[in-house]
Amino acid sequence: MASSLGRDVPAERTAAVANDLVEARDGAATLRVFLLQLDDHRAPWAQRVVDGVLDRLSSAMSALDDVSDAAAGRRSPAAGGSGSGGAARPQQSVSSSGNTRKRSFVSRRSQRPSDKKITATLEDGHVWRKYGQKEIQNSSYPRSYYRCTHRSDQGCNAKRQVQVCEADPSKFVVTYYGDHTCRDPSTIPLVVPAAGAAPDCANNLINFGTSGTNNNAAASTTGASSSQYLAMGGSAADQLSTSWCASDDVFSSSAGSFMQVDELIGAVVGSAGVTSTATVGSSALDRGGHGGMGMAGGGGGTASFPPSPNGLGSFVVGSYDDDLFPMDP
DNA sequence: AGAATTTGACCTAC
DNA sequence: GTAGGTCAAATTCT
Repeated sequence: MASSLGRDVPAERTAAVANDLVEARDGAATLRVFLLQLDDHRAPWAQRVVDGVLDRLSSAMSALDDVSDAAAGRRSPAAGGSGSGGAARPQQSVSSSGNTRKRSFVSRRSQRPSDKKITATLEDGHVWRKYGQKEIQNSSYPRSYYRCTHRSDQGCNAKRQVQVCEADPSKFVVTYYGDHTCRDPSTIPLVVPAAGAAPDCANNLINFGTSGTNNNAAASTTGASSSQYLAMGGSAADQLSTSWCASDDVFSSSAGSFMQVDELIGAVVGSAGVTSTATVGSSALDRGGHGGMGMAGGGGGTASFPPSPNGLGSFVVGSYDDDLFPMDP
């Protein structure tokens, strides 16, 4: 039902825009919190700019609300952070025929997505391994199946499905299943405690990735539980993807909604006296437009992380010291 | 050589 | 019966 392409598209776009707005707003809010802690004479000005951004975003959202109210009616059921509650029971069925392949199937469709979002980039700070691709009914694009690279060595059960957005083929619809239980030193937000930095500030960090190549916003739900993390792509607008993890939520979005925030970031960066950037734990970019939708490195442009030492609770900075900066100037 | 992707087959939920 | 999700051998890439 409702496969009417022509009419659903606007609704999807609306949802996508709404999604972007929410992300932008939350990002600005996060940024504001950060600014409040900045000890810089330009901070008040920056805060005012952020307030303005928030203002506009709010009004845009309420305006959009009317539209979406009329147009759609349902939202993705996932949203409510359903804890990790009763994961689908692993109803295992051994292939009775069992001569060649023996498999243990985990229940499939009953699994509830833990998060779903539309994003312009597949980068999310985690390393994924693709394990399947499937043509989907009523969809012009195949769906790719990824699982966390650390499934084998750490038993991480996080998965995600990626599909090109019907409404906007330049974006992807990414659906996440399960939580990351892995600890990857390269995907954990880099914290470089400033000499004598207040512990407070250690929970807030900002990392400006270089343009266009990698935006590694670590969103490890285990590693960055309550800290606020903000990672910004560099200058290339196309590739700029912004992700932040505040508490339990991870957002990411494309450049479009962030231009003002981006300018603001520039101001903040300036005030912090930062010029160089560093991104650790790279991931390959999408390899070939649509068909491939590759990411997670691999055959093409590999980005594999070494098996993380067990119990690595802190962050390895090593030689990246020069390229990182403490939050608090 | 090792690691990641591709792809057809297998299996289950609906 | 069909569509969707997963497995694993084959292939590709560094």
